[in-house]
Order: sequence, then structure tokens, then C-alpha cells
Amino acid sequence: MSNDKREHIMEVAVELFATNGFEGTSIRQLAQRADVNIAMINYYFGSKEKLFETMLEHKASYMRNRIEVVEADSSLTEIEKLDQIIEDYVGRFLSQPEFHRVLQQELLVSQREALHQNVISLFAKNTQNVVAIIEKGIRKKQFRKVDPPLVFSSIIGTINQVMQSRTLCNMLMNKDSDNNPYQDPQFKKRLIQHLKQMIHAQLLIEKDI
Amino acid sequence: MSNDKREHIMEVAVELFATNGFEGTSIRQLAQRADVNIAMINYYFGSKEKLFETMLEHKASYMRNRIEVVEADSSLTEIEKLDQIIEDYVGRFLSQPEFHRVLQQELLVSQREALHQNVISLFAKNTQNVVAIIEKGIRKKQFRKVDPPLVFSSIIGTINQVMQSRTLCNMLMNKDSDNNPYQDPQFKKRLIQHLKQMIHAQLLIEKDI
DNA sequence: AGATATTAAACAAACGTTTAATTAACTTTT
DNA sequence: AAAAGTTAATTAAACGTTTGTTTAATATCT
Repeated sequence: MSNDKREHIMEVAVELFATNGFEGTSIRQLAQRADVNIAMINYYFGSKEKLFETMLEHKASYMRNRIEVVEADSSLTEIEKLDQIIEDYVGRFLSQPEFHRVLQQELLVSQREALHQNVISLFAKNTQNVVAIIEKGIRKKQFRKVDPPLVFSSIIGTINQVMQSRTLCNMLMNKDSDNNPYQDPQFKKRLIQHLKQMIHAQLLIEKDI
Repeated sequence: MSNDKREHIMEVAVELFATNGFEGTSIRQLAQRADVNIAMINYYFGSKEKLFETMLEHKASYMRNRIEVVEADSSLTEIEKLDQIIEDYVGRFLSQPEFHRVLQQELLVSQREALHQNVISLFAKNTQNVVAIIEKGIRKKQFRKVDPPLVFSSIIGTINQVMQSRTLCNMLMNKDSDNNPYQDPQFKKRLIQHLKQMIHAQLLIEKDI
């Protein structure tokens, strides 16, 4: 059963695409690294671009969106929803740093137009959900009159920023360059705490005097 | 005087590199777009990679770092320094969106190792300066005990986020897709205001009761 | 006339992809 | 259970393009 081989190729692919980009990764390089014949990639996936798309879809299935569920949960207050979303995002992104890096590249570069638009609309959808939550909080007078889409940009932008480069992240956190912050539970905790504190301070109206 | 031509090539280069990436941009494509002969690029710059580096250096000279100056300015309080840095960053980045996008790509992709390290150390330096300011504010009991490097990540990450994709930014701001948010003074104002509000709320200890 | 700029053409190398032949893994038949 | 048949997997080699770069000839300018 060669389904293992297919998955193995996709695993190597996401690593190479993440560090070298799509155009910067060659089939030969990929085949060598995955220890398979060059022809196998086209045999299994049809083309380099199809491999890319298949890999993205495969990885995305592990990262299904739970924002809509959180938004609809009426047992949670608005700030609790945001806390949940922060934990969710951080957890998901930290668990798939290579995949996340590939997505960011695809946002930044618009070579494969269809895919580019796909990533954009995914982001747009998430934005709308979070913006809706924040606006509800404002209407309920629980939140200050902030700029909802930019608040979301700050959450997601902070995570993107630390995930952009492992080296940079280690420098930021005063760790050795061989450290992997993305699978360090302490770093995860720290990032979540920072985001929550930031959002709480920015949004919540202090009612206690 | 063919210095115009050199600059023209660099101008076209930063546009193409920004939208298609370094590997995704070919010399022929570039020559056609700049309306020059293919050989002229190597004649003027030596190689594609040298053109890339020369262009980056050329553009970077317009974006000299003023953070150190701000940090050293003893006439400003810590929060005023941060406000200044926010305005500075936003202004600089919004004025050179293509260049900024290229830098982000170079952070994300580590193909040209030397350049990659250069961009990283530039970022690291800025981080240290801003972290120093925040730590000083904490020592002076003007700021809350926040996580300085992550606070800086949030500032820079927010800007990066909105600059990642023009389309996405327009969606965020409910503008037409043909709009250019980066040269819209209202957008600039809105972004600065959001960042200041966020940082103020997060850092400043309310002393008035 | 001499340096600089510009050109079209050619270069080798690398690219993604395909081919045609061979091996491995199952299915069916005996 | 062995043999024959059939499909799937794997390979090395070649394909046609495209890549960045160079060359050698021509044009432009001082």
C-alpha cells in the first residue's frame, strides 16, 4: 500500500515549500529529499502545482475552522469567545508552522491566482466572524468603540509575526538559534497570555471603581 | 545619461519581485516590462541576484532607521517615544508597500541565506531598541508589566498583516478591490489610531481615579 | 576615434514533464 | 497451490522549454 509514500512526499513538500517557496523548490530536489524517483511525483500528483494544491488541502483538513462554532455558542460572553479564538488560532498555527508559512507566502505572492484568491477568501471569512463578535460586544456596551477589523489584524498579525521566522522568534525570546519555539509549551502559553492581555486591556470597559 | 535607465529597471524590479517573488520573476519578463534588452540587466547589475541586492539597498536608503534617534531623545516620555515609532513605521511602510512586501518574502523564504540573515538582524536590532524603551517604561512604573518583545511583535505584526495583500486589506476595510489603501491618508490615520489606542490601553497604568 | 550603450543570437544548465521498459503486487485460472 | 494474467508501481533516460548569462557585432555618444 503506497499511500504512505504519497503522504511522505507531501510531508517533504510542505517542508521544502515552507523554506524555499514554490518556485524555489524543484521537483528533483524534492524527489531527492523524499528519496523517491522524480517521475513518482507526477505519477502520484499529476504535476508540481497539483502536488502543491493537494498538499495544502491535505494539511488544511487538520486545521478545520472552529470560529463559526465559537461565534454561535450562546453560553459564552463576547470576551470569552475572543479568548477561545485566540487559543484556537495559536494552537493550530503553532502545531503546523510549515503549513502556516506556506499560506503566508501564498498571500504575499500572487503567482497562482486561483489559490491566492482561495487563501484570501478564507482569511476574509474568518475576519467577518471575528468582526461580528467584536461589534456585538460593542453594541452590548461590554467593549470600547474599537476598530474591529484592525483588532483582528492585530491578533492574527502578532501570530504571523512570530511565526515568520524561527530564527527571529528565538532572538525575540532570547533563546538559542537551534531552539524550536513552536513546540515549546512555555512559548505557546506566553503568546496566548500576551494576546489575551492585549485584547482585554484594549476592549474591556473597566466597570469597577 | 543612463542612470535613469538603471533606476527605471530597479523600479520595475521591485514591483515584479513584490508580486511574483524572486524566483517567480524572470529576467526576460523584467526586461520586457521595463522595455529594455535582456542583456542590459546583466550589463548594469551583473546578475539577477545582484540586481535584487542593489535594488534593496537603493530602496532601503529611503527608509533609514530613526528608532535609535527616538530612543535617545530625552525630551520624550516612553509612551511618546512609542507613539513616534508607530507613526514612523506606518508612514515608512505605507510609502513603500512593494519594497516592504519583498522584505517580508525574504524573511519568510530563506533561499538567499546572506540576505535573509541581513533582514533578520535588521529586525532584531529594531526589536532591541523598542524593547529597551518598553522596559524603561516598566521600570519607571509608567507601564504595566507586559511582555516587551511580544508587544513589539504586535505593532509590527499588525502593520505587516494589513500590508500583506491589497485585496485583503480592502476587504477588511470594506473598500472596492481596485482601491489602493496604502496611499489613502484616511487609512493611514485609522491604522495609526488603532495602534496607539491598543498600545496605550495595554501599557499605560491608569493613575486617575 | 574611443569609450559607452545597446542589440540579437547563442550558451549551457536546470526546469517540469513524458516515455518506454522493467519490476512488484495483486487476481484469476487451472 | 502453482501458473498465468493483469494491474499498479518504479525506474532511467530523454523531451522540449525556460532559465540566467555571455558573446560578438552594431549603434550612440563624447
